[in-house]
Amino acid sequence: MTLPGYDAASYPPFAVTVDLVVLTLRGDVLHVLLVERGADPWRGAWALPGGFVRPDEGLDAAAERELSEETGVRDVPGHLEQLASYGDPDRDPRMRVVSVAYLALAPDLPEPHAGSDAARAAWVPVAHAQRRPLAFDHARVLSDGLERARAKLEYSPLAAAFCGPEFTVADLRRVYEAVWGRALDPRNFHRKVTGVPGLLVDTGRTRSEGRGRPATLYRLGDVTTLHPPITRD
Amino acid sequence: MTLPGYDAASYPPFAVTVDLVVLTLRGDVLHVLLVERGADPWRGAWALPGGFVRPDEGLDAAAERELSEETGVRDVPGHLEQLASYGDPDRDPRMRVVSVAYLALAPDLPEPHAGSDAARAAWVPVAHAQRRPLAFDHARVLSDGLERARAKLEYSPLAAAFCGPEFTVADLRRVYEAVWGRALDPRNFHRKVTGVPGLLVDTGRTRSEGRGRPATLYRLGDVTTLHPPITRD
DNA sequence: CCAATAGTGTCTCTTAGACAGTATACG
DNA sequence: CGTATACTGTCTAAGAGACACTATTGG
Repeated sequence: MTLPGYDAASYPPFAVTVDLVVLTLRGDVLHVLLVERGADPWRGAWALPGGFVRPDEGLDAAAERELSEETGVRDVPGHLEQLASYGDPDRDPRMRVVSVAYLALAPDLPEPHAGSDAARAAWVPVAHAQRRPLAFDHARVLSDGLERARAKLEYSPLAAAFCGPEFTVADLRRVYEAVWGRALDPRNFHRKVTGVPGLLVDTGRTRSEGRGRPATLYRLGDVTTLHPPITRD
Repeated sequence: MTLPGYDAASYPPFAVTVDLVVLTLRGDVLHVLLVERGADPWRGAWALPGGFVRPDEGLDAAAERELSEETGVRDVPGHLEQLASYGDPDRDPRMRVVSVAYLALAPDLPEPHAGSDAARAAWVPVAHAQRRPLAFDHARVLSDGLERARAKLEYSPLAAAFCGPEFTVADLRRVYEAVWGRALDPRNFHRKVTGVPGLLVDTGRTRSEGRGRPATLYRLGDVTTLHPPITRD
């Protein structure tokens, strides 16, 4: 970055926003949080939640704040990471906006309440969301977020972000199945996931789903990378 | 993104820049393009090249323009992709700056010439660059860029971006060795890389390095993902 | 008992790494 | 000839997918 004699007045200002791809699992179906826009442009269209970065706030902090505001949950559990930035000159007709998109993965959360600027907010099944026209370039952002999530399940312990602090192997498998959109062999999955050193910590307790043998409850270990990975192919 | 009644005057303006991690191979050693800052802040410190995004220019276009300007080469061959964005409120003491970092991989390029705003510009061995204090948060950006490059060599045909349009298997291997920082078995590498369907297109010609059997010259095929991958472990 | 889910064992196929061996150049 | 590099073959170990089998619950 060079910044020689930068004259702020010589450039029109940029607005910087954060947009969120918030994914969760509801009834074994992958959902994304969308808001219905209450103002132009794109009034009435569905959009990813987001908002302006405040003057004294870092990008990650802005994303955390928006996540909390839009879900209505303080200290949202799960995972939050930067996805990419989108800054086509004409992506917003009003002014030059650069949006820094974030990907959030969370366990099942309560129904969202619409914010001041949104007509509605709702958890929408991802397959459904991808068939709607979304505001701005949000269809692209959503695609990028989904692809990131799918890829990272292979080599990171991110699937656990969709679960509570304690979970069973079957819980984890349902996450993989929902995100990847295909069934996995429960037996091979069990062997693979329990075979990753450091991934799962046995709590010593079990949980019964009503029918069948109760499953061991695990907590997430402290690994950051899965060796060997859980592959998609 | 919500943008209710946005009053541009109610927020101080953000500046948006692109910063570049430009990697190349020079004599089998991985180098990064750095500039010596000619103005405060960080006058005299080394920094990643970059500059302001212009009002009517997209982020990718700004990165391409800066890459061309800073290397002194029109239509730089190789690969350019967005890396991440960095926007801590105090990363630049003069004003609020959000930097969108890009990763560029290029074949060996001529010595750069300092721009108007930089005292010097030079290709610096990566190991050396990582030991220097870099301006702003550029040490972090450089690390992130290197890690991205290392990871993407595993499953993408990106190594060819470091080579010319035609290259030998040994050329490719030297890229992997330089980026990963470790020696690879030439025989196993050869079998692996020629075994990826669609990756290499035999030109029918060979190139002799002076000693030893001449190597087959290949062009890059049209695959985007390596199946199976070239793993690091 | 049966049905359902949890978890283990076993087989086959593919791939990774080690490394012997062959091919073709230069001096 | 030797040496250096390109390329191929072969062995072994480990992981992936298919799927039989055992374990433990509720009804």
